[in-house]
Amino acid sequence: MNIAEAASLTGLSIDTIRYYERATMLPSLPRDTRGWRHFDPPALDWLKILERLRATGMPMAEMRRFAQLVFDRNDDAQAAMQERLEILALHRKRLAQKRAELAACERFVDMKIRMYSADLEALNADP
Amino acid sequence: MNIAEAASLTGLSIDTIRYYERATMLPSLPRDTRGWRHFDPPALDWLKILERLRATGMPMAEMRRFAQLVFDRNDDAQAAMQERLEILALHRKRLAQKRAELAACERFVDMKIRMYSADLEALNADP
DNA sequence: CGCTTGATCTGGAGTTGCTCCAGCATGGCA
DNA sequence: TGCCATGCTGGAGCAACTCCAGATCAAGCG
Repeated sequence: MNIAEAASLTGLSIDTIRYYERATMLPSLPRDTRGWRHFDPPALDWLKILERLRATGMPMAEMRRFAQLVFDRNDDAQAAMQERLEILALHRKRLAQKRAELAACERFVDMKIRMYSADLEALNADP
Repeated sequence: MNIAEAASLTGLSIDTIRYYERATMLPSLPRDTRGWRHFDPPALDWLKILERLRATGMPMAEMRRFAQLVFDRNDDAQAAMQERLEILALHRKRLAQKRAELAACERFVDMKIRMYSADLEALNADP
């Protein structure tokens, strides 16, 4: 699978995928004779995971560290697993916080929309 | 009220507030004899609104336009109100989308945490 | 009264996380 | 054989901050 297909299947842009590779956030991608990257299903799955994490605000440094823990040979497997868990637990906290922010903002926007709609109707009635 | 207090009460940083003023996203802020900005309660409320909108992903260009519609004298009041409503409606759509993304990511992270926890226990049991 | 301290000011450089672009290589098709 | 689509790289550009140097100024201290 080429990069265009990988991009369209993951929701990441071609440039973002290349950028993530440079930033060592991807497993090593084999190249064909032309130098084109080849994406296999596991690589695609990893891209989907990254897309999800970045869309919900995980900083790149954390994603990079997470990738390291997943793909590099870590001499202390237990510590590596522990750290992966910590990163995800931290992100879960972020998600809960974001959800609260989102809910508050949704209420606020809905209220404003009702207010503005009323104002607009008043303007219409008495221009 | 000075800028430090405004920052701590709104959750924005001092630099961000100054940046927003330069970017014409704030009502005109009066200065004292030293040139220090003075924040009154309405200005503070506006900052809180901006904080909410940016925290939930409204782009700056949109926030700027929204500020224009709120603070500038618009010769067609009805059209201005209409556009404010459009901006908020667009943002509400974004919020719904973000909420869905967030929920999906939360499920994913929870699943991964359960998986990793099991893996870690296995490592502990049989090191 | 002079001096230091602390908060703010401005203009500009640096950072993150992309996004776009120029210039080049390659393989498939007419 | 020439053309076109697709990919590659290195580097510039952009959004939205964030940080910094150097200056100003009121206030408090001795």
